[in-house]
Amino acid sequence: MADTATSEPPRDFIRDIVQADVDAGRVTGVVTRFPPEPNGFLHLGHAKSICLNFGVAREFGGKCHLRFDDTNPVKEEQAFIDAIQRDVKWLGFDWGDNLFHASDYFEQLYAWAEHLIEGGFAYVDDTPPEQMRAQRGTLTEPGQNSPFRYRSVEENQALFRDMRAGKFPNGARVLRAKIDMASGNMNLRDPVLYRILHATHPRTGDAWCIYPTYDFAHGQSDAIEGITHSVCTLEFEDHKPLYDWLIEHLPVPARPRQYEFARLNITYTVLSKRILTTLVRDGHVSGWDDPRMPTLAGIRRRGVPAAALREFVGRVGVARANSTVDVQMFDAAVRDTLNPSAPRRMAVLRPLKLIIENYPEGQTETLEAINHPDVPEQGTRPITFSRELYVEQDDFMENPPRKFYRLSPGKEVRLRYGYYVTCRSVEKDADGNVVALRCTYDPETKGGNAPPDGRKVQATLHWLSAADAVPAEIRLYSHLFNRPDPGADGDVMADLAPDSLEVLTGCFVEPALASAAVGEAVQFERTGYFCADPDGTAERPVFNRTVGLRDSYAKAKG
RNA sequence: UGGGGUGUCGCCAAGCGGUAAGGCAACGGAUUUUGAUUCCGUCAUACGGAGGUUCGAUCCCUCCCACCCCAGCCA
Repeated sequence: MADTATSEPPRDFIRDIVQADVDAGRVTGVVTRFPPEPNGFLHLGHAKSICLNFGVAREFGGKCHLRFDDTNPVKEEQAFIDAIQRDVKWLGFDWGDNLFHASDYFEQLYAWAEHLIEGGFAYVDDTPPEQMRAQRGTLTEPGQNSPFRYRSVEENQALFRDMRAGKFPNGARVLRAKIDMASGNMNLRDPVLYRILHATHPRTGDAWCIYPTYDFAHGQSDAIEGITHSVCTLEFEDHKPLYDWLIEHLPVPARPRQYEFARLNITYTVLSKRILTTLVRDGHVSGWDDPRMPTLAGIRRRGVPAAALREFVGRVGVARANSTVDVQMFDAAVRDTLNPSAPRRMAVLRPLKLIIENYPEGQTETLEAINHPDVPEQGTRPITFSRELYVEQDDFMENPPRKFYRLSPGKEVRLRYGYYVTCRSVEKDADGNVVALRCTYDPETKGGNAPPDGRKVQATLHWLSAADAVPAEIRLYSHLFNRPDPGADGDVMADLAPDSLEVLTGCFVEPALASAAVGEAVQFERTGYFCADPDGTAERPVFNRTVGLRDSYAKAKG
């Protein structure tokens, strides 16, 4: 069987684990979760996690919760909560009624903190942050016990309640788990469970001034929701002993298990929320949805369909080895999903006037263009042919090299769906720039068909009737960073590509494109996949280049 | 000189003791009114290294090397 990667169900070690648990009856139903922190927009890395978590749930007939890990109000915003939901839906996943927030559990979490205190497993520490860091030891030296580690249960209870009551300023005290200051695992050196944060939470408002840390919220939230497989990225592996310790020391309703996979890295791309936030904040891009951004919002605006993202994620796979995927793999997935369905149209990005000397002035005729070469059901559309046309500047060379198949003085080419034309002479301006091509056409080649004498032509060009073409702006995007490993030398911003956005203003497109729906993919023949941008209007549409076509000529040329 | 991970083709990634899937890229060639698509074909005697166990090891053992993560009251 020559099954493709897309037709066979994805297989990876996570799915193997889930399958084994199901087969062994260890779980009765599969429940996963996607737990974003609402402090930024979702990006390609999140797409991998979303596809994994929702994908596993779907494949095993289980469910996947969308849970906001909103434990740090100083960084989180409602706007991000909204954007994240929009993006997950767009990617094609549905959490149904299973929308949760760690903040939904604040009261329960608080009660469990008291439970730990009662059992002598947690204590309130007055040590200032800097000193606590010094006491934590180093990677090779054990830490020191805090002098507050031996407080009585009663004192801890009173202090913790006072913390909740808002009697202390930020940073004055924290609640810590009493584990082992000498552990080789730094996360077990009496980790902080609660800190004082006098901040307004997007959901709980000012109800709280103490907030649980990630470690104290995540595993318990998983337990509360009955998550069976808590899948996260590799950097949380060190946290698993703490995750398990808390689960074991608390009367939680379930026993979730954590599994880790390697996060996604892509060449010429940065997938760090911190850096993406900086790009937006400092105006290096137009916003979170700038088409150059690796955010789902940016990618969507650029014209990439959700299906392409899913395809890409599926091709990348899931494993535990750190890796960096070639960005070309992403482009390939986009082309592969767009090619079978995107309607073909013609657009001239950098126009060059072409005048057909033997075509009657004022005459015009309607030709038929095929909408998709492989999908006849997409039908045809009428296009207007006339004496004055526009062709692409790149399609003409006055002194062409050997392998240049396109137009040059004396050369004949086919105008797609039109006629064969031969370049007879060139018009130049005072500076010697070619401003127009004077050609003749062969009436016997209508529709682009070969003439009776069987003459062959080396190239077929796209074109537009000058009088009918609609002016448009076309935006070409390239990698935001100019090296495959941005930041490898220390300063990521120094690797920002200065020319990642190229705005073409003198472009022309087919009249039909003036009403193209925003975001809907079309292929501009011979140049790439594009989609209308919301910035455009019917009079002056704006198009984004989603991805170019593969170009073996450009490659051979170097 | 701590703890936890990972090392299979240029980039991802299968493989779970029986003699190296697949995708991307690359390179040939066919078809082509997109130098696109499609289509054929080529592309790891080899699995970080060295030993060992075994009839047989990428898969088991030992040692070594390289790289990644951890010293936030971030997640």
